[in-house]
Amino acid sequence: MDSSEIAERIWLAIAQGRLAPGARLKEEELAESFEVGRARIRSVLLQLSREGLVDIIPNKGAQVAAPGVQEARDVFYLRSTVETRVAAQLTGQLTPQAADDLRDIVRREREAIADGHLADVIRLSGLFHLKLAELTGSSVLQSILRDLISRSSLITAVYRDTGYFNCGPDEHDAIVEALMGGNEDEVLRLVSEHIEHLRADLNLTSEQQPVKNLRDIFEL
Amino acid sequence: MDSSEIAERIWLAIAQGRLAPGARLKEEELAESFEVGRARIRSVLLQLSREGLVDIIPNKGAQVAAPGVQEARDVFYLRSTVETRVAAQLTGQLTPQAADDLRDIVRREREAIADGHLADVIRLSGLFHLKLAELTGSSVLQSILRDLISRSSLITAVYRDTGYFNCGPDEHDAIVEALMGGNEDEVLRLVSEHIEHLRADLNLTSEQQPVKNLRDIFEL
DNA sequence: GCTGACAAGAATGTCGACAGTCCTGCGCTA
DNA sequence: TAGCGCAGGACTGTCGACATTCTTGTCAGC
Repeated sequence: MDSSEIAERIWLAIAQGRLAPGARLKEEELAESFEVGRARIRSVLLQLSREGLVDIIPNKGAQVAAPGVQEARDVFYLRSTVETRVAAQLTGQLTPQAADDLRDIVRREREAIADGHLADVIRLSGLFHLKLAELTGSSVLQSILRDLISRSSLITAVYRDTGYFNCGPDEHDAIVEALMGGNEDEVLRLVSEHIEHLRADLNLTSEQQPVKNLRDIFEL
Repeated sequence: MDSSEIAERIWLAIAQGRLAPGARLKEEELAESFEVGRARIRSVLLQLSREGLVDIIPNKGAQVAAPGVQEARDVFYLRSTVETRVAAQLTGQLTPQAADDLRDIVRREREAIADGHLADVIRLSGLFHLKLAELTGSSVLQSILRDLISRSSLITAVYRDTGYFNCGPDEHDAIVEALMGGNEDEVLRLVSEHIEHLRADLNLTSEQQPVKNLRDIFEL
């Protein structure tokens, strides 16, 4: 099995709540589950820790990260500043091809919502934002935003209040059209409001601290 | 040799310009130089890539990152937003112990400047900012800022225009005192100006694209 | 009953070797 | 001579095994 697929499945397990924050991720157990060596698991865990999804404690192992409410607020604050920076650089700079790519992501988002594929919704929403960062060509913005969006996915999975994600695709579409339109003030306003809506959909009033253990979670 | 020491020495080599951007970092060569197995080098390189100091290209290896001028600007823009967030959270919240720790770092900065230890100056300056993030207790802010500061170190090493770092310690001291004073507006102003000064000391007018190769760089 | 040291177990950290992949350069062909 | 294909080499990716470290449970001593 490919490394990226392993990372994907672990991410999925976290996003769907099958792996709760605090759950221990033992290398050997994961290696058995996916029928690969520990080395590959190791690199996957390092990658996930880079994205803030798992915490690695030296000589103690990895566990699913448990973001607190203050961290959740920080993440969305930072996303707002980073993504306005991204949007500012892209305003009026989008090629028709790039715009179509973005619209395609939004279309798939709508499908995922219609089909009730929650994990896909979270992932595609993240992909949209990540694609914007990619289009700037700035590896810094890409790297930082990938980190922030991964954390957002985990936070969304943990603190999600309701099941609706209706504002996502519409606002994404609006952002694409505004970028094409070239009015920077409007773009920045839409982006800020969109991030704010994402944050507002979460229940950040009380800490979530569940702990599950790991076994038979990966149906293989 | 300890993993962190290896990372430290590679960082030092980059910061001092002995390893120029674009230089290839072959695992086996590094493993021989430091007299350790490749596995340890591998994890060190992953860590450095997490901090944006090296780029890892699958099946091709690692090389020292080569930040462009636009990326340099992005880094300082992001630092400004992240660090004002940090400062806002800390205003009036610093314990006397924490303040003393910060002042101690500034003192060591002044020593390093007096002794002409350029790498120490860069590192201690970064440490000051990182310590502030640590004091917030937010792992997100810490993680993002560590990334940004590592990149800043590399950028400073590459784009440094003059040799003077005089504004650093004085402004750091001023920030500590303002944090203790509790006037948030003043704190935010000082932090913004400080980051702006850091950026202004760089020559971000033309790209730097030197390439050196790696051998006999680590005197062992 | 409580504290401390010690030993057993478990999990991570590290190593050496092999497998897989990409690039390079040579040689063949038109 | 220019272009294509192939083989060789170099390097990364992966694996299994061993070393190290941390935790946990037990037991003697007070």
